[in-house]
Amino acid sequence: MQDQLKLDDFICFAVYTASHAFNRVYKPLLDTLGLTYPQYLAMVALWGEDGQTVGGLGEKLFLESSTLTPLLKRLESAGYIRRERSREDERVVVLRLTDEGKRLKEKATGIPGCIAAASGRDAVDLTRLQAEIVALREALNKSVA
Amino acid sequence: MQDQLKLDDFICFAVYTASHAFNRVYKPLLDTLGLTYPQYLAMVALWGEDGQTVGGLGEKLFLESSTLTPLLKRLESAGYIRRERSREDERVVVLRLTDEGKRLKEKATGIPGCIAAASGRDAVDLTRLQAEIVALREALNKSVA
DNA sequence: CGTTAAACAATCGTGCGCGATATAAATAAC
DNA sequence: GTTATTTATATCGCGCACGATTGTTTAACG
Repeated sequence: MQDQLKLDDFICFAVYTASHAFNRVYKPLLDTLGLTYPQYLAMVALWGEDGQTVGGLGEKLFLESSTLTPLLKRLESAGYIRRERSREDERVVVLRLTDEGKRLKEKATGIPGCIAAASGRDAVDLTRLQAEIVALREALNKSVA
Repeated sequence: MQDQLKLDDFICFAVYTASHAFNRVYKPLLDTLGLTYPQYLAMVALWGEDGQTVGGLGEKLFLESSTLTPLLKRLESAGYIRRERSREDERVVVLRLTDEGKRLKEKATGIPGCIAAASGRDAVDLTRLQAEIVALREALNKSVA
């Protein structure tokens, strides 16, 4: 197995660099909304279901509270969400879209199409590849659990 | 096309979360070497070719000097590399493995196997998927160029 | 030559991302 | 009913990652 340490053969490196590549495609699009990529993901999750908790959002995004809390504070000070402590359970913080946060969804409708176009593949092919990468993620997550 | 904003259908989200998942698998392995994942990538590149420049390494890793310079300084203060300004061209910094840095390669030989095992796929399948993700990365990089 | 342009690395500021720890509330144990 | 444990979020420190800027060196060119 000679010198097996070739960076270009590492699937982790492919994923790592592809992730950065996505970020670079997204950046100019998201700049017009005043969002970073992780902030955009949080907004997408909230557009899908308003009133989620910090913990619930973290489970969806695979992020810790130490990452989300400051990110959500920035979204709050940008005026897109409110962070309200739940009355029933004072430990829980509920995230609610402001009117401006809801309006932002309309401005973001074109983005997925731009990304799909930049990927240079048809929708069917993207869906298949997406499912394969999710399966890879699940296998990796299972191995550390 | 109803409500097309579903996080789980975003290939970028799959890649983003898979990248984090890899990091979580790598962490305990790399902790024994005293390396972070990006530092490990830099060392792999240098194990493959010693004496690279900062700019050359950045091209391979798709990283800017603003990311690499502090990372390389940490590798230097860990005793794994030396950073030497080239005599022929004083603008260039050449990276050279120390003896300890070369020795680290042996301690890292088992890692790729561990990662492959954690991915839950055979080598052929991983190679195919890896190539697909690289193709995706190239398409994305081309679209921003 | 000398002036201008380009190349290269470093620095600075902002925003993740995580582990470890803290704090406070809710629940369980006794 | 007091104590212990668990749960939910927040704080802190470290290390990326990038864009913008700076400073130095080299190359280009009239």
